[in-house]
Amino acid sequence: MPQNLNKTTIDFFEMVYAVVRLIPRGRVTSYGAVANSIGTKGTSRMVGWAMNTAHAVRPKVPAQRVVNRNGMLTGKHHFGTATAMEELLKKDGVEVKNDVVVDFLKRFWDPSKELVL
DNA sequence: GCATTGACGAAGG
DNA sequence: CCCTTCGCCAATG
Repeated sequence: MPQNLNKTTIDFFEMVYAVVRLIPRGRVTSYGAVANSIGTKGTSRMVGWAMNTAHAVRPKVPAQRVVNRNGMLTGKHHFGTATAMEELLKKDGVEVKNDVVVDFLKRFWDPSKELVL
C-alpha cells in the first residue's frame, strides 16, 4: 500500500477511501482484500461501513468497484436506486448479471498485490 | 463503558 | 452443497 497510508496518521476511513480510489477502471475488488491491503485484516465489515459514508466524501469514492468475496453486489441497496451500482459498473466496462460481477475472478484486483510496484 | 450492529469471510454441520 | 454459526473490529447508541 502507498506509504502515505499510515493508520497512525490517517484515519481508517481515509485509508479505505484511498485504496478504493486506486482501483483501476474496469476492475473490482473485495472488502476483505481492501481491509487486508491497509493492514487491518479483519476489518472487512468496516470497509463496507466506510463505503456507506463514501458518497459524502470528495472526490467521490468508486464504491461500486468494491463487492464481497463472491463478486456479489451486496451494497447496491445503498446507491439510491436499485440499479445505480450496476449502471456505474457497466460504465466501467464491468458486466453485471443477477447482482453478480461476471468473470469476477478475472476482473478481481488485489490492492496489496498489484499495488506493490 | 457495555451491548449491538454491519455493503464480510471462513469454517463447520 | 446449502445453511448456520462464529470471528473479526471499529462505529454507534
